[in-house]
Amino acid sequence: MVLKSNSSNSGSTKMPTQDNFFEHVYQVVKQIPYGRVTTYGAIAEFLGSKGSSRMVGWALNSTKYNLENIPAHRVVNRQGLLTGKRHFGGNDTMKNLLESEGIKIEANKIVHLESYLWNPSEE
DNA sequence: GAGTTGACGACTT
DNA sequence: CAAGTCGCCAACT
Repeated sequence: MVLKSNSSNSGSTKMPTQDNFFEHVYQVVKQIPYGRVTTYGAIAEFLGSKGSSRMVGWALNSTKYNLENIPAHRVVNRQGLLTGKRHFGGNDTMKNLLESEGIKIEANKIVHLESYLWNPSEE
């Protein structure tokens, strides 16, 4: 799961103090300012796992299980494509949210992504 | 412990 | 220009 499977508790050895990776991603995403977006790659790089943007997407996936104020809709891929929209129910929820923030979307893609791009280090 | 999956990214065919 | 392939790294089965 994404949901914690019990059984596993290994008992020990490592208890995650708190899922670092995920928590880290959450915090970064939560800090994305209104009207701004960021990319998986940027976050991955910021986390130090540069190149493993997949992990970011993975972490984001848990986002919905965590239900928090995580604006996952502000995270898009390198092309500014709303790849994650399918995880929002397959509707245009994501697009709507972004547009309501003043971001222009065209063909499920952010227009002038560079203009909206936000750097985690700016946080 | 090994194999599959994944909201990506960049390169190659 | 579109589709396929490899690479990253961590979690899940």
